[in-house]
Amino acid sequence: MAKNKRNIDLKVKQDELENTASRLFLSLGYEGTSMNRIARELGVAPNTLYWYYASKDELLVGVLNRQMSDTLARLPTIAEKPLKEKMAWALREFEQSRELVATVHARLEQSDVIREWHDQFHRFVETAVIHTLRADGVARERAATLATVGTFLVEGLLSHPHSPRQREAILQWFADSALPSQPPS
Amino acid sequence: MAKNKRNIDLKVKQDELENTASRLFLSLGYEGTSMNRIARELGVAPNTLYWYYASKDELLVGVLNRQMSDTLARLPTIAEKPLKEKMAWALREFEQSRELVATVHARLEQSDVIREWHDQFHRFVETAVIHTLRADGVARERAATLATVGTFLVEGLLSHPHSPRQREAILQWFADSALPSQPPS
DNA sequence: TTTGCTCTTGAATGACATACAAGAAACGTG
DNA sequence: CACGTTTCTTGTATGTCATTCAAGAGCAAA
Repeated sequence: MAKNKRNIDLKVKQDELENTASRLFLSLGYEGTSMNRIARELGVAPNTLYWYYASKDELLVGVLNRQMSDTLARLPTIAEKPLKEKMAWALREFEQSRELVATVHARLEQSDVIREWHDQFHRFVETAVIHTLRADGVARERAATLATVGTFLVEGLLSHPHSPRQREAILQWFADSALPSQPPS
Repeated sequence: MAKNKRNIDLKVKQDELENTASRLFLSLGYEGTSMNRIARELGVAPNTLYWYYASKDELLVGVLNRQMSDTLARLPTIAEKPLKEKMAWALREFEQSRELVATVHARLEQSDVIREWHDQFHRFVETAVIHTLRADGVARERAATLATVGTFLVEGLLSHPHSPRQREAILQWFADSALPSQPPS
């Protein structure tokens, strides 16, 4: 009863799988989405997924990478904006994935694949943020510290409910403390 | 085959359950610890646990409350220390529970009991930190923002591996930015 | 002794991630 | 075109998990 073969190639099929998985992960959460459910949605047998991904965690990594590259594509949009707006943008960017962020952190200790992805992700973000800060004239050591702090603030805001006023206050305070000589945005 | 009755009362038994659960949660993680395993360790049938707790999440809440009250008992120790040391203390205090912190965040959306505990926890911490800051002469609005930021930094440090130098740098930077007029500790 | 409460249990249930081996379709080579 | 190999898909099974249910055992009060 196997159907399509070489006419659709691997990448295209993975795209399809990851799109569906992504949609379900975002709406039902990672734990709330069973492999069975994803397969049903796709009209395939549950174990078919295991031909493409060794585990549910690997599928999650695929979904995360897809979202990362989407976000990266939108990055140039805010390249020239001030720090505060960059952080607000990142926050908006990851807001839909809020639940997945928590899932990644929770699975760090249980899944090597997830931990590797997470570490790589942080190295990447940290490097990028440090570059930005240094371009604004921040010293190397200080830039590294600020990059970590900025990341923690974004993650904190992502995982805790808060009002727009709180968000605004936190970002403003951070921007002021990080770049005291910067003109207001 | 039922054994002990009125001679040991509810609280004592719950103490025993939570002690064992706590030890296992901390060493194997929440997901890594099955109800079966906890029961085996206690020498009881798995479903016995459900007489004391409606669900695994409620057992986790019991464990969290226990740890919280332990921590609260140690709180006076650092009441008079400067901000930076208070944060370092909190960090040390929660370090063993690192994995549980991540678990709580991941289960927020799936478990009402956990969400309620989490919200209450944050309200409590926030209130306490704001009080401390206000005693140091920080204005109300600013104190609220700083309390949230401080919390996010502690949570960030808890859930991400880092060197002692990084920790020191982050805490120092935060303390300096939060209380610019404070004498060095 | 009977009734009822508190606690414990054995045995199930249904969901889940995943493993295994067999089969169908397409391909590459003769 | 024939045929073995590779790529994909499936039915079926496994073991683990949280949780449920109904039946008790021990104890206390009536």
